[in-house]
Amino acid sequence: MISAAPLTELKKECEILLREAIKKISPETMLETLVLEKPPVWDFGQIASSACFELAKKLGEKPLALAERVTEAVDKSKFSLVQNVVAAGGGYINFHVNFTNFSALTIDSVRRMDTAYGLVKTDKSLEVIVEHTSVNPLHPIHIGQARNPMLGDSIARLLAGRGHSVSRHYYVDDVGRQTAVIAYGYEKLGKPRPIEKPDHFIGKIYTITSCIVEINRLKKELELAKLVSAEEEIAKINRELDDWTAIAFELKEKYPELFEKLLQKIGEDENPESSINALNRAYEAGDEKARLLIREVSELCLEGFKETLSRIGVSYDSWDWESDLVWSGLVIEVLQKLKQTRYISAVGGVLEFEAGKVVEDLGLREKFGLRKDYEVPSLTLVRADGTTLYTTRDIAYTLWKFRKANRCINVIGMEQSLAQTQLKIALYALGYSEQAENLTHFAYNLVTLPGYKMSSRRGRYITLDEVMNEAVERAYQEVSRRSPQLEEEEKRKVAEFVGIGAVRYALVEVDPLKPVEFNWDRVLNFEKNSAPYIQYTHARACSILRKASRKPEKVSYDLLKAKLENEIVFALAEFPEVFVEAAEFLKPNLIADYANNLADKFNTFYNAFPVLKAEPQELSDARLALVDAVRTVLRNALNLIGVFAPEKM
RNA sequence: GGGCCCGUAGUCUAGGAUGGAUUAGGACGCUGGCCUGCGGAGCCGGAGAUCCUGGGUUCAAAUCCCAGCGGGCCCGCCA
Repeated sequence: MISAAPLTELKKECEILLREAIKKISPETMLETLVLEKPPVWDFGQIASSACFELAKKLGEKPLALAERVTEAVDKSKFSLVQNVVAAGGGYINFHVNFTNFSALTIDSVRRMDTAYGLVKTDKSLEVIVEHTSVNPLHPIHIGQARNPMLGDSIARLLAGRGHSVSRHYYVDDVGRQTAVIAYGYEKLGKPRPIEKPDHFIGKIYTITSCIVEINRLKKELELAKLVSAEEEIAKINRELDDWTAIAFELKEKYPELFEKLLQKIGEDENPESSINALNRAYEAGDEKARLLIREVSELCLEGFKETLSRIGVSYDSWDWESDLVWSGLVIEVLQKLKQTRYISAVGGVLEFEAGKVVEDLGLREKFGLRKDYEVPSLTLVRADGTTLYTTRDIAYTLWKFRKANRCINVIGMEQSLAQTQLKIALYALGYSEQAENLTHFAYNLVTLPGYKMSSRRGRYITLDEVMNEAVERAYQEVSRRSPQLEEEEKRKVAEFVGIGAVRYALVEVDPLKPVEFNWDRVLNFEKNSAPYIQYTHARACSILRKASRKPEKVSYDLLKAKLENEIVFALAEFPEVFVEAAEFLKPNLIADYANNLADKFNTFYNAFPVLKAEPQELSDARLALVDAVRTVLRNALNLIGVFAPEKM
């Protein structure tokens, strides 16, 4: 017999036993839901029910006395996966597992189902779009943004494993002032071919250009302010100017040639600010020259992203260009529809969406968990010059996505919570309440650097590439030290998946809502509670199986008597339930945590018991089967968080 | 001013939706052991915690509610 979820099988048996026993004692009592949990201590049993606490209230009896009567009423002839039932504590009913049967069920299930084990299928398969990463094509992906692809990709893997039809989308944000800035600088340089990784090259041009333009703009503003404004205003501009001047010095030091050239070329422009704005307008209008230029720059940067992302094992099914939404008329269409609602106000060409009013009219306060007096701020949809804003286009994009999917998950930092809420409110205002309900903003907290804030505009960031390179380099040193016998090429290969695995694990392991302060120790961890530790454990298990050079044929599961062996079996049986929870609640960190725990248990086992040399062979074979099952589950778990499970390292 | 998120040993972190048998689980660091077994990226042990504070709900609160404190983020014709 095999089962896709052995633990669920066990719980079912416990539930039937319990319900029948309760019925015997008190035929009238109906318990709708029966929660079965895991006792805090292994020796109490493996499954527990607190039903008697509730029941005791109804029957006016002491919980423990009731629990004792219930356990006596249990029909022991129906035991299959259960060994024993006892009343304990203040009134708990504890089930002890029959491990001869449960080990057989669990280990056989894992080994027979292999790559499918744990990935319990949903009965409501949906078309799901997971949009993640979507870093603007202006500069390399930095470590502050790197949490996004790790989480997004893991979520996509979880949902696909759950049986949903998942599509991974990257939203290319090529519309807006920032893209115009980089394109402007790129053109001023004469559209140079990058002599390095293209996104790094683009990043430099972007930072320098935006710095020069900013200083230029502030200087003009200062002139003006001196004529008309108060001293306070002038001081403020001066402070900003000082700030940018400092950055200019930094950049000039770091990239003297590029800086000089841009300074000179931009200096020839009477009014860079207005050139940039003109470029932005032209692009939105679909002007041929603007299109060619901005697409070229963006593609160049994306080329770099793709290299980075494929190195960490992240790929996409669709690259959605924001500009396409504008040019196809979809954005205008949505704007028209919004204008027909009662929630738009127009002041001198500027269009505002009155989200607060929608909340009141449609009674959405509770749905969004808003406090009683809090008024959701209005959202500007269209600038005075007629160009649209980011969230406006995102509304159109969301509706576009819902043509292809019935659930959309946006992996976006929590600093955009308000915008995402406004977007959702807009969907309600347009009558797309179903879509609004099926739209999830998967928010995660920021990664900060100790001491200062990362700023891509200011060019202050640590890139994901740097982090990966450093991790792989460190991994290489570790490999050389620990496995000197390996060939050079082999060492490089191992260093790559160990280093990358470490980075992925480190970023997916922590609860996404918690803020993370970046430090190298976090991602360069090769010891316990890290991907390398789990990878090592997997390789160790593989090594035993390799050395055995036989399949476990004469298996006697009743010989797996040690508590540790039972604990491992139980942990294997839990995997499907952990997976379901992780997939339903979008918590990839549960998988990371689970894999680490299983690895811990396995290493303890490894140290305590021989496998190959165990006697008799029935025991050896049973342990071999256990090792094989652990190997399988570790691999399946690692796959879900995008970490490679090596057979050797 | 208003809103959102976070606050657990020196450091990092689990648990929190569904309050219970908890004595708050783990890692790093510190510290004492284990190289004759199948990979030491390992194993076993020790010390180390006002679960931010104060109220409330409850027979029972790290968990739920309220107020406050600390850190971060947002409230833009930026994205």
